[in-house]
Amino acid sequence: MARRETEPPEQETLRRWEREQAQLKANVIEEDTEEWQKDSTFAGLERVGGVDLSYVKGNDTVACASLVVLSYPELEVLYEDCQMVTVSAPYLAGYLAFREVPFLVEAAQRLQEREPGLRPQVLLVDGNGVLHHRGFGVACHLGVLTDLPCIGVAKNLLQVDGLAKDEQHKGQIRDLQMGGDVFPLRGTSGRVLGMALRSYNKSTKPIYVSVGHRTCLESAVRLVQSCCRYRIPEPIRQADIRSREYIRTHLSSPLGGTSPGPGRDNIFSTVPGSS
DNA sequence: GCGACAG
DNA sequence: ATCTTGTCGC
Repeated sequence: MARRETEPPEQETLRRWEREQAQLKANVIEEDTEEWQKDSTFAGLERVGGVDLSYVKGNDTVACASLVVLSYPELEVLYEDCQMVTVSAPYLAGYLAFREVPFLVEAAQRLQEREPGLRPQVLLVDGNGVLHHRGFGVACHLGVLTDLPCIGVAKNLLQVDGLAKDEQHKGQIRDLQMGGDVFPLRGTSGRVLGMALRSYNKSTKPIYVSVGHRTCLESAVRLVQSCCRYRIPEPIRQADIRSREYIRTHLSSPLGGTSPGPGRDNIFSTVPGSS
């Protein structure tokens, strides 16, 4: 029988992961490196990517990794890749990248082989960038490994460096009047680790944007906001929707069990039309 | 014992 | 992450 639970990591594994994070962290660039980032309208930006993993209920190891590429500024899906994967690392706050990044790197490699012309100019990642225990979240990790500009977008605040969901924080959230309003997340260290963003008018709960790689916080926030039709920026939202739908249609056994039927365990498609 | 815990 | 349907509003 296949393992349905990931093994708890040994202390030695954690130390190794921390060393790896520290090593890769030296390569992070927290500044704009692309021309389009410097333009107030992002002229020259045509493709924005989004990545996400959805998990099969009741099974800690089977998931669907998805990478989508959307046109900008239209936000139409140009490319979609869904791949069933078996994760080996457990979820641990602070070490999310070791659970998800390997499959996202593979997805990026498949894109490069199949449709190099659709390579995204920036990638929105589900999770944090430098807003992290050791300043190296999943968005930084993926950014360094792919050398793509990456932005971290978290749905919940990771409470590091003194940041907390205290009354002060709640008050700042209440003060966000409309879509586009933000407030900085300044840690005890004095450093601004990210921005809380009211992503659109109808949502009261903000999203947390932080630098992943090859971008500054200001342009990262500006780009994320320009990608929001709903609370979650469209590239990540599409990756999420498609990975969940992929699981639903591929493992729809009545009792929630995993029944790998005879079918493709991967799809990728390119949407014709806009070029 | 209590709180924290990106996905 | 996932557990989960209908319901209120535009």
